[in-house]
Amino acid sequence: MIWNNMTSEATPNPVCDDALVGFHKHDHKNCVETALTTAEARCKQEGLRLTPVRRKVLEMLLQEHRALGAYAILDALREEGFGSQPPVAYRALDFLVKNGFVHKIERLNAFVACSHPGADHSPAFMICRKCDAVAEAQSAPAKGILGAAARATGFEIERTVVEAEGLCPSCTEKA
Amino acid sequence: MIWNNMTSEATPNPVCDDALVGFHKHDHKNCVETALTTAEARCKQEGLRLTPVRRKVLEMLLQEHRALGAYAILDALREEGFGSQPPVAYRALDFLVKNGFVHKIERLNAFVACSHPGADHSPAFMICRKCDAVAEAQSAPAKGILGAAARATGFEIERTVVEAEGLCPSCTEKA
DNA sequence: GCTCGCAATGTTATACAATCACACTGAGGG
DNA sequence: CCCTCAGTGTGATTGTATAACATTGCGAGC
Repeated sequence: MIWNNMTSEATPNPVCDDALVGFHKHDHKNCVETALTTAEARCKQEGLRLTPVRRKVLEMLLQEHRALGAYAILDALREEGFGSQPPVAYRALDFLVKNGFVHKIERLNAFVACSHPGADHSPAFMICRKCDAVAEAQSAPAKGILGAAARATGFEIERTVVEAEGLCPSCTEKA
Repeated sequence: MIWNNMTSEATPNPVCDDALVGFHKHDHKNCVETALTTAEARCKQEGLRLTPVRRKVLEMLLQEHRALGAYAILDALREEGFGSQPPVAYRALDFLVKNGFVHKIERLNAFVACSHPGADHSPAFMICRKCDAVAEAQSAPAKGILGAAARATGFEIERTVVEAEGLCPSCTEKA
């Protein structure tokens, strides 16, 4: 039911290695811990401060393994005794997004933990319109027709949002 | 080919100023009227109802020639004597988006008139992070690496959001 | 004509998303 | 020791979007 990490050949080093996590069991606890440890190491290495709030938000997103809205995150922070006003969540999310630990899904106004942290990548997402599952893949939009258009006109691409909406395998079956 | 319009938020009263557009001069009044006529024709042909509210919203987006937020549109509707509550604007926008007259820019939570109405296309956008100008181009995301990932996992792509963020030529020069 | 059904509109209220402004704290660095 | 500054806590506000329900207007069919 939870179809949260639809990995594929196109996604080489995902946090949760098992394909189609939602369909099969996997050692989720372990995958969360690994990701957290990795994040801590990277922060230490790069002089970033993975403070309690930030760590908690990252942990939650890894744990849930799906896209969460800012206010869902905020609710959880409140229950953990952190500040309960929107800026608390947004500041943590800003940090995590800026440093590549988390991605924002523009289409859902929601956030999801990165599946290939550390890798320098421009992510693409597949979003199921029925169950809201989100899977991360890679993209190379600047190489296609869009890149050609940008070069032709002098537009400098810095970042791209690529989000595909459709039906996940699980929801396709049901239909 | 692609760079149909690069409009700028800095133009409160849009006259298709080619200093700002920079790439493509055109007769804006004429282009608005043509687009409206075309839209009306298409609606008639397909049995769609381009009602006064919907027509007004489309006209406004064509006129402004840039991305507008829902509430900016709502304000304008109010001044024209239409209903002034959010659903009025959102319903009209839903209709226009669903039928391809208008696109939503997810990154900006804003709406822009389609540059190639009628054409069956999956649009891509270039958004200047400095002046919020938006240009529409074509994309073919399902053909690249993302399409491969989708096929590999059984994901059925129905729609794609492709939005590039960066600097438009005009803002690049200034920097 | 009537009324049933249906699409569109109007309206109230509310949920969710994001930012502003300002105060406070606590860990370095001079 | 004091200062700075990043991070955090808090209240308030603005912007975006939808739920729920009442109303209107119009065509299909009796």
